[in-house]
Amino acid sequence: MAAAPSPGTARALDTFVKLRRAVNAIGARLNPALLKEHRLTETQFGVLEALHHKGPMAQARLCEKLLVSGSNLTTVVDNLERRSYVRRLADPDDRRAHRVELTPTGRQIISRAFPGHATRITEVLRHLTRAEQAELGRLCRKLGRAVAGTV
Amino acid sequence: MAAAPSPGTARALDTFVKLRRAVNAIGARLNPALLKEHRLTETQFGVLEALHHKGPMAQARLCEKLLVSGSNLTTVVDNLERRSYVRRLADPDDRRAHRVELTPTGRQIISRAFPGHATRITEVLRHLTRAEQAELGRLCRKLGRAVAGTV
DNA sequence: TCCATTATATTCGACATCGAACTATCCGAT
DNA sequence: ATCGGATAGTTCGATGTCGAATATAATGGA
Repeated sequence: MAAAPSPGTARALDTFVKLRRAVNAIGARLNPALLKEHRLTETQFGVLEALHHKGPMAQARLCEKLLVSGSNLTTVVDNLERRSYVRRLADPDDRRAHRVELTPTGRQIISRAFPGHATRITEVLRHLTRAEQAELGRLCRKLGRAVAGTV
Repeated sequence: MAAAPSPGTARALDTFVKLRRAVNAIGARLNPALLKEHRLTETQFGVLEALHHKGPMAQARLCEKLLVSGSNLTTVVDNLERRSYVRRLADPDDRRAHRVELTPTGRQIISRAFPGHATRITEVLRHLTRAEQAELGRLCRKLGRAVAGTV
């Protein structure tokens, strides 16, 4: 027989399961719409959105923002570049780096996709009150920072 | 010019970003350990864990529990079966269905992998107090149910 | 200057993931 | 009894995702 988990462990597991399921459920709501309406995956959207709001940046910067691996980002940027939504430019200050920037087409795509996405997120979060949203945000921020800080 | 987002939208977006980042950060902590120590992905672990705690079940049941698509589950069970961690058995009551069950090897694997995983989750969640964990769980549960309920 | 280390990006192989199309089966209504 | 719709799984193609290995370039110290 395995030892009975401590109360602290049971509580942590329970919390984690609920956190996971909530995010999965929201993703299951958001992502199909993004795919159907704009043929964009979640990560593709994330890249375009980051470039749209922060301007051109090196792939390593995008990796940090989106919390994905470098090899993954290479693939995603490849696919976006194939559709001419983004361009890779040599970085004059660092010959290792490629700066990624939106093309006019890419700018158009993200400008059209963003409002609907934001609306859907708002609809989902409307199930919580303002205060609840604020508290959820605070707890997630605290958790995220603690985890990232311990790496 | 795009219209300025309403305060409600800005709040929802902010909350959602924090939620996403927290889950990603935790996954980045948990999954590499699972992969290195037991050569298991998150979903493989989820399947083994579900079978371990609930006993054999049809793939459709696993899909519901793990919130993944049927085609995805077919792939994951294929990979687990190839390593002889699980078996597919014909369901005598429904000839369409396959019941999935752990092999002795699979039972051994999940028995060994579970404690470490639980410990890591506990360590992560320790950054929140009991009351905060309870509140986070409550909010996620509320959110998850609301979203799933609207499908 | 030269070298070890670090950082940026790519390639490769394995696996996850989805939706669409498909087969087989079940089940309820006629 | 049967027929139409729902359900269980699989297959396929596209994409995401990671880690390991690789190539190149920057950087700091001997």
